[in-house]
Amino acid sequence: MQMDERKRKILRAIVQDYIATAEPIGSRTIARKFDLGVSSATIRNEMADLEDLGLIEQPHTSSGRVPSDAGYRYFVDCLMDPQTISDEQREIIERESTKRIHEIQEVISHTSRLLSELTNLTSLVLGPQKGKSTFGKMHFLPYQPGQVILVIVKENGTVENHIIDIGENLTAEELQQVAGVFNQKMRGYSLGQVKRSLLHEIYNELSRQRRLIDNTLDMLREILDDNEQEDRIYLGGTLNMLNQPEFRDLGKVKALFKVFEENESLKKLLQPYQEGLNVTIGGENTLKEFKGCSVISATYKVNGLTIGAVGVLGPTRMDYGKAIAIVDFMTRSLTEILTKRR
Amino acid sequence: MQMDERKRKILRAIVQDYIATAEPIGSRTIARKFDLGVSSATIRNEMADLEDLGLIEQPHTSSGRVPSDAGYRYFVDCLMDPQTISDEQREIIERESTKRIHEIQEVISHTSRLLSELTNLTSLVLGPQKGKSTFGKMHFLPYQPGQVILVIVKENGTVENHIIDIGENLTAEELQQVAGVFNQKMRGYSLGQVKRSLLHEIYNELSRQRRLIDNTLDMLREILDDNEQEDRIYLGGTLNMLNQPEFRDLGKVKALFKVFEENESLKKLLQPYQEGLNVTIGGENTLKEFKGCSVISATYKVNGLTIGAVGVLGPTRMDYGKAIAIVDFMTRSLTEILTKRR
DNA sequence: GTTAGCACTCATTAAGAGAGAGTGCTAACA
DNA sequence: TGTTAGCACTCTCTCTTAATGAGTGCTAAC
Repeated sequence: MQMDERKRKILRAIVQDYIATAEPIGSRTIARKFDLGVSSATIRNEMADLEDLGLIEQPHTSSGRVPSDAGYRYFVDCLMDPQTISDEQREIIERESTKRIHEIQEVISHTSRLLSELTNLTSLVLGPQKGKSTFGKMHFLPYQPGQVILVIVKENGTVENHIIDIGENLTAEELQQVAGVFNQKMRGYSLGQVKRSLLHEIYNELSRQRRLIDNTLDMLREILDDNEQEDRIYLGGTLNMLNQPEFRDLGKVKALFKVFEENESLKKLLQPYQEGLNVTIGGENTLKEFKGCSVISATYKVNGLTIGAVGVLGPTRMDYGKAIAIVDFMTRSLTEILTKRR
Repeated sequence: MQMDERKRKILRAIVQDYIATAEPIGSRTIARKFDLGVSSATIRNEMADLEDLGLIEQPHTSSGRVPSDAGYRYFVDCLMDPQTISDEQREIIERESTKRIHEIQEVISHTSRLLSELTNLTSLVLGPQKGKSTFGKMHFLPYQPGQVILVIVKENGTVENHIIDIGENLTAEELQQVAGVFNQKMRGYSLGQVKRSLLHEIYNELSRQRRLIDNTLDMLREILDDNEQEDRIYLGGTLNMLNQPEFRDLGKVKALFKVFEENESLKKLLQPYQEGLNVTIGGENTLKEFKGCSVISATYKVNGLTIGAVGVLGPTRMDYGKAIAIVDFMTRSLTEILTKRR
């Protein structure tokens, strides 16, 4: 059996109506709402075919039909009119992005909030991957007696600071000298590489200021460990999920919010992480908690290099056209901001 | 009518049972479960008295009784056995607090997590109040051409960094000189005071490096504005609320989580913010969303100075004894960590 | 003052009836 | 041969009704 033009029209009608109402839709209602020029009986026959093709399904005998995952997939791939974001939305994004924000973490959390507000979905933003970033520079600053602030600047623009014990009191010159050695050896290396080979070398060169070096190295190791594991995902608009009728069940809400607290699981959602825009529908998700959800994600770049991803999460019954348009625009905008910024 | 020993015993029984089961309890059940040496009819009479005293109430005619806010209050003030935390819990807290953590933000978020895990309630932690903290020192560090990193160290130990544009490229010496002026003028002033008087003075003294000064001052003003408004509250274990039978209703969950996103409202919960430990029960809360909740809060100190507060939030039907013991121990432990740390 | 007994109340649960939306199938029609 | 009208049937949802059970307040006896 093949898809013909009429089947496509009917499938589109079903998907659109279900996205709008969240109610299974029957042949009679389609005939009434959409002007397809055929009777409900004809539509009924076509719907039986669509069900055989696996594109729609019945929650139970004698109810209307709802799109299956495959149905949504067909809709997204073949039926959807490409949508652009509204002028109003574009304006909001542009107004927000001209704000003078320098810190990348702020840009990220900003993006996350904006995305969830515009889509009424839950937003996911994966910041610049620390593991992938290269070491830029470090500085020591005096803090308390016996302690210094270690500031680490990475080449992707992030700045971190940590306080470390040094035991003795070193002069500003001595600190600068130590930092100089680190900087000379490490600049431009990815933090992964730093970890593996250089720390030992540096250790040898600076054997005099034992305590400072020890603790700096400890801290670096810690940061590096962090970096490999923890690329925090920024979530926004998690409450929007509660407005979706598919989460009227408290058990589901609980399971969902539980997963929201697990960074690792969230990362998997943004995972299929190829260049450009991805749509993952329902069961295509690897996590069972998200079988009923879809994710629209896209990567963003700095200086031509892909460094992170943003996405929105919602029920499979989401407005794909609108969500895709917004995510797409958002990544472009983000790429632009971050590129200009450096 | 007066409270006598038997009434007290019965009230205690009602509170304890209701805390454990979340079900209204009737006279017969009390007679069966608790060995008070009198029949259910007698208990029934006493319960009528307790209701007249406003200490217990009936959800509806012919159901068991539940404690009223006043009942919990009486229980907390007069009936509760002072409880200490279990050895196991003490050990967990002590083990966690010996971890070498230097940054205060980390200590705070750590505390928050620990607190919610130990109590199975939602934890609230208010970090050192920025507005109250005094300026310690600032540093400029080179970043990109035309930009520097501004590192601000406050005397309460927090470290912040911000990137600012300077337009021209200044040498390390020049930067240091500018920072020197700021440091000399501002050290020891509360950030509130800095805002009001000193910025102008500094501006005059440093009129040469216009761009750098302008942007630093802008940034400082921004930080100061932030400081007055935003003392972020750390929340932990918000999901624990979902396990409480009083939040089986999705509407309530929505309202609750909405408030969780509003920092200002949360602050009000920790507000009655006198020295030491406070118990706020049900309607004593000012926010209507929390009429059914109680808050146990306590302040913590650094060097004898009260700088923040921690608390737990749960349904009025919570285990007050346990919660109070844990919050109390936690603030002591926190005070100790933070004092040692400096 | 305490207790047993009893009529009464109210929430909760289960079962049954009816309505409504929708289906699949058959037969008639263009 | 594709389209349509008609009809019996299915399943959910809602409303009603009845039964159950935990609990109360009151009265009278101990």
